[in-house]
Amino acid sequence: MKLGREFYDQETKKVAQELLGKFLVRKYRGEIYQAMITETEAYVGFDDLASHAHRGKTSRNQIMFGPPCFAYVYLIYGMYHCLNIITEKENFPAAVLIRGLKYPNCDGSGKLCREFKISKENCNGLNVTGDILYIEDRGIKVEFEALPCMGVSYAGDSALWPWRFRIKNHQNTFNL
DNA sequence: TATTGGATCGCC
DNA sequence: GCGATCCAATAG
Repeated sequence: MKLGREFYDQETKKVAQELLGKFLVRKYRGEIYQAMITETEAYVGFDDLASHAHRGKTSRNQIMFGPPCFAYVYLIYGMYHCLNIITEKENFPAAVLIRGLKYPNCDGSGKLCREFKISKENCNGLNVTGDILYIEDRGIKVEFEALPCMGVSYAGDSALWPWRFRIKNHQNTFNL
């Protein structure tokens, strides 16, 4: 069953944990791509130095300040896109980054966007309770572990907060 | 207006 | 370890 807005309108770390074992579904040009989510990461509020939104609203991150269940997709390093789902209430910036899927070449946030044809141009601002990009609960229960964040050493203490979540014993690219 | 460096990845 | 490659966010 498709996850509705109320699922995303909860504390971000809880959403990040509960997304593990759910299925990301993407429809694009007559094809359907779907796979289980294996790794996520939470970005929450103004105190999280790793978050794009910690300094306040800008043209890029404004969607993080909007209501839950919308997609925030941005270009990183000039070549990859990253998919986030907005969580919590309007005007509080928070999101969950999808970092890994159980699918070929989807062990990484940039790689899964490439495989699932997700880009800033075609997915930023989409409602993820719609028919193009959404997440389903198919009744799979998983155990997870919490890990430090990745690629955000500039963020000081925030980089050490264990806000990254992964299905237990699942082998992804990043094995801390 | 100019400069810098990034929520990444793949190859050295 | 480092380059690719674009653009958002700062500084001037």
